[in-house]
Amino acid sequence: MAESPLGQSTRDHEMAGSVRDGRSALSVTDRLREAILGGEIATGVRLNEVRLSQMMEVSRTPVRAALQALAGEGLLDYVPNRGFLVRTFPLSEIVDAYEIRAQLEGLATRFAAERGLSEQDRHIIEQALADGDALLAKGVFETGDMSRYRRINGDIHDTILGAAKNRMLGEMIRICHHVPVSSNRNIVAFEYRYVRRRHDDHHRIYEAILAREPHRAEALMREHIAGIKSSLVNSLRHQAPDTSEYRTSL
Amino acid sequence: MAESPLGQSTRDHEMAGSVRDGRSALSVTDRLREAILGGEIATGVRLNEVRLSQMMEVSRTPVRAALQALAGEGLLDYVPNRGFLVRTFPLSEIVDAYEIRAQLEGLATRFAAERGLSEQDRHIIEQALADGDALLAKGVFETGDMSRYRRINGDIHDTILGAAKNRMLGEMIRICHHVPVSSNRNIVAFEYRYVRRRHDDHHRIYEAILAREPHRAEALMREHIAGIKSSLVNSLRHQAPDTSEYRTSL
DNA sequence: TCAAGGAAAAATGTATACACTTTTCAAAAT
DNA sequence: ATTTTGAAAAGTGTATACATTTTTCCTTGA
Repeated sequence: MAESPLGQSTRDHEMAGSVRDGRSALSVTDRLREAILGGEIATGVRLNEVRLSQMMEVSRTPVRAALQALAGEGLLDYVPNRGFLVRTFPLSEIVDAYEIRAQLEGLATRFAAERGLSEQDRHIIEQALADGDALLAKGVFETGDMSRYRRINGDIHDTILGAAKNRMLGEMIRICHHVPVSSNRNIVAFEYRYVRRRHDDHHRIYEAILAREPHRAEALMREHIAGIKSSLVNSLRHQAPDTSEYRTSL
Repeated sequence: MAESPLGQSTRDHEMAGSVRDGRSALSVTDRLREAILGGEIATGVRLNEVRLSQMMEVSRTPVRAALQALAGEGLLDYVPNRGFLVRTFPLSEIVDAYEIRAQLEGLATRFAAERGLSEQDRHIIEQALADGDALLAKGVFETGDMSRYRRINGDIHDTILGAAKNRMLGEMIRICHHVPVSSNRNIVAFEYRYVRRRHDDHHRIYEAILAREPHRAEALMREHIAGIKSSLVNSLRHQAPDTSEYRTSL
């Protein structure tokens, strides 16, 4: 599924004006976003436009455009005459982000149940559910299964979101996913028994949507995400009682 | 897609080109935002960078920065190599925006009830409630009362939102308010009996927050906004059954 | 008459120069 | 030794030139 960050349709392009080494096929904005979300650039860091433009091998102009765009997506902060910083999220905001997601994705699910699923939507979700069933049938989680399930999970959520047919809602949910730990990139509690429960949630949600029960579908999705939040809070309680802010390594 | 010239007529004196005393100089971004939100620039219109820079009497560089930023706020769409358009909101999205607001402001109210109000917060809200009571005591709405109440309403909502202590939530709610009709700028149904009911909602919400009843406070706020949505839908049904998109007139 | 083609005009994308602000850091003053 | 200070360095803000793409519109051909 294509990325459509905040207010803009397909952000930029970059169609190699010259022979570029293969790595830079992505736009400056996309590369920067990846670097931030991937943790290559630590939170709180002040971004130097000159250095960035040298790294990316473009002038400052497209770099500034990218910074503006990413600030709009909520990934960066801007301070006049001092430039852009990678936004830091206090732990409280990370936890709250799950509440926001719960409300928003709950609403999206309600809309999907009201508006109905297309043939193709149903196909994608059923395939994902079946894949998940197969993955879980083994009874354990092996290497690579985690990323496999992440994709299954993404397909289901994205399809429901698409069926909600509301662009603004989609953009807001995407913003939630860009909050460091809130993103399913960094889901910690991917143990078998948790995944099993989540996957069962997906089945129930799908059934509620198919049955055209908006209220029930909404409640199930909210509960689904509340469960994820709960796992996170638990794992935070046991693992890292130290820092009050998310830190990226490197 | 007609390509109408933007600010065609009345843009006579916006800070005549001479010496700008540092204070009155709103940023290019702010001026553009005002123009869009105020309906001076119609939705769907493609923005011409050169023309804008001439209007604002700056070069294209700060204009582009402003466009990037506003796209980030969701007010503009961006199409590579074609520039920025004022985003259009289908009627369905306008109505949905109220649902989103209901969820989000409901959540903010819950947070406020959980986290509590500061002395100053309470003062502001109590003042606003008293002002509203006084305004309504007259039994009718006169000229100017509408904008007066709009301010009262804004104070209450803003204070609750502030007490929620969550930046992302605030940003998302702000985006909702930037959806054309969804904004309280353009609230249609400002008749006396509706305002009376809304104001009573405010009292109840405040009491629930003070009583530290998060769930009830949340429900009340959701219902409050659902009521506003309902008024809007009603007034739309009676007034303008024609267009599928909001048009700025004012 | 209308569609297709293509060159000119206009608009956006990028690079770069320079102005202005912030930051750094070493010398001077206490 | 510590603080102050101020000039150099570094960084951001803006203007502008040029490159590339899109749009316009007039010509040409069926």
